[in-house]
This record gives sequence, C-alpha cells and structure tokens, in this order.
Amino acid sequence: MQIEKIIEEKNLKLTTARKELLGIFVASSKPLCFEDIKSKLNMDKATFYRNVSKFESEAILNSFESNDKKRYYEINESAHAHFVCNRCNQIECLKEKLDYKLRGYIIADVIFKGVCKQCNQMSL
Amino acid sequence: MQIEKIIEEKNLKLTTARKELLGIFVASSKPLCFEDIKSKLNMDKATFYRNVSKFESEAILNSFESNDKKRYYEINESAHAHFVCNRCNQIECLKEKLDYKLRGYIIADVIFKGVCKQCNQMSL
DNA sequence: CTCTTAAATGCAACTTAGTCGCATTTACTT
DNA sequence: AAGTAAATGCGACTAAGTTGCATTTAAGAG
Ligand SMILES: [Mn+2]
Ligand SMILES: [Mn+2]
Ligand SMILES: [Zn+2]
Ligand SMILES: [Zn+2]
Repeated sequence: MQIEKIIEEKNLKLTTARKELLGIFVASSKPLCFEDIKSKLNMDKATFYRNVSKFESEAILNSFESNDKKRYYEINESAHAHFVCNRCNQIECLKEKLDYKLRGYIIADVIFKGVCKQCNQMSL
Repeated sequence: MQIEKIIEEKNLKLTTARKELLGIFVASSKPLCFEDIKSKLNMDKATFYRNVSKFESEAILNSFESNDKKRYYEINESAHAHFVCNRCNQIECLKEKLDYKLRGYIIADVIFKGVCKQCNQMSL
C-alpha cells in the first residue's frame, strides 16, 4: 500500500488517523473539504485540520478556498486549474495543464469561477 | 455626483450609508473587504453586508473570496482577472482582459494564486 | 519485548467573518 | 405633513477553523 510509503517518506509518524485521511484523498477525484468527509472520518476535526496542514506543508496535499468559505484539499500531483460554479458550488478539476505566464509572478493555481456545464444547461 | 445616479438608476433608496459605501468603492483601485474599511465606515457591519449584497445583486459590485476567508468587493465594470498572493495575501487587479474560453461553461472570473512580484523579489 | 519520550489525538473552549430577528429610524409617496 | 415600506443598529447567533491541555500512541533504544 503506497499510502503508508507517502507518509513515511516525509518522516511523519504513521498514525491510524493519517492513513485513513490520506486514503480518502488518494481515492478522491476531486478536492474535498472537512464537511465533505466528516461523516466517514473516525477522528476529531482538530485532528483533520492539523493533519491536512501538515500534509500541505510536506507538499502531499495542496488546498484552496472556494466560494463557500470552505477550504478544499487534494493530492498534490499534476498542476491543473479548477472551475468553481457560482450556482451549485461544485468544484471541477480541469484537464488543462497550467501554462499561464505572468512576468514576475509565480502562478501556483488558477481558479475559474462562473457557471458550470450542468447549471448552464438547466437555465436554457 | 454620479454615485447618487448609480444608486437611483437601480431604484434603490438613496440612504447616507449607501452613498458613503459606494463612494469608497468608486474611489478604490482594488477590491475591498469589510475589514479593510470598517474604521472609515459610519455604519454597522450588518448594514455593510446587506448593502454590498444588494449592490451585487444589482450588478453594481462583484465579489470573490480570497485566500484569507474574507469576501472582497469591487465596482463591476471591466471584466478582469485577479492575482492573489499566497504569501502576503495582497490582491491585484490584472490589466489583461478575460478572453479565456471553456466549452459549455460561463467564465465570470479568473483568479490566479501564487507569489506576487514583491514577495517573489524578496525571496531572491 | 519493555521502557522512554516526543509527537499525535480528543475534547472543550475559543476566534472570526458573516447572518438574522427585531425594535427603531429614515427615505420616498401622496 | 402623514403614512408606509424599506433600511438601519444592535445584540444574539452560526459555522469554519484554531488552540490549550490532559491523555494516548508510535517509534526507537536498550
Ligand atoms: Mn484538482
Ligand atoms: Mn479587480
Ligand atoms: Zn453549477
Ligand atoms: Zn505577495
């Protein structure tokens, strides 16, 4: 199981909470917030937040804030942009690689906001 | 004074709070959150939030959430992207027009996140 | 395998941006 | 000037996330 390897490679203690948490993120195809998974979690929210923060500082996860005042976390692998729908608040990972350039800036993330395909079609 | 005209054109009551608030946004060159201007404001925060919400639903303002769990508002005129610095949390309005396309989606806003020019230079 | 210890956890209290209900005030209408 | 609906101020509340502290647990040494 590679989850344990990821944790150990960063010299983090291999706790049950960390295995459970990282397993959920590895299995997910989209960014998740605490709210999304709290019913599945066997840990306190303080433990969730302390661990996602640690994972982020070790570059295992990355995160961003959406439109709904919640912070979303996902496995940090291929850099890609996200689309956040202002109507349904759904978040989609976009396939396109980030190749945006701005002279003098480092671009770590691109977030498009607007109306997603589904909400767009519903309004026709 | 055009501030009063903007408010009246939308058939909103011309209150002193609205004139004060809209005056601040018209004079600003960047998006503002409640925190940014509360010391200047002669109104309760409930009045601030109720009015920016109303201004937004009337398309006088638009808003987005930054990295710091705060919502930022600005005058809704030219569509442009924003850069949010993950280090200093500063928000910049980018000059470039939004001409991004995603089939099936409506893009209302683009937010780049990363490291701004200033923070980037400091780390050299 | 047992002992030691630093790190991780659970819990409750706290912080903070924003919201809401309600009594009072104010802008517009006639 | 009077009537009325909308706007305001205030205090209580909500919800995401944080923090302090007592307890538990993982990892390493012997
Ligand atoms: Mn993603
Ligand atoms: Mn702007
Ligand atoms: Zn949608
Ligand atoms: Zn910066």
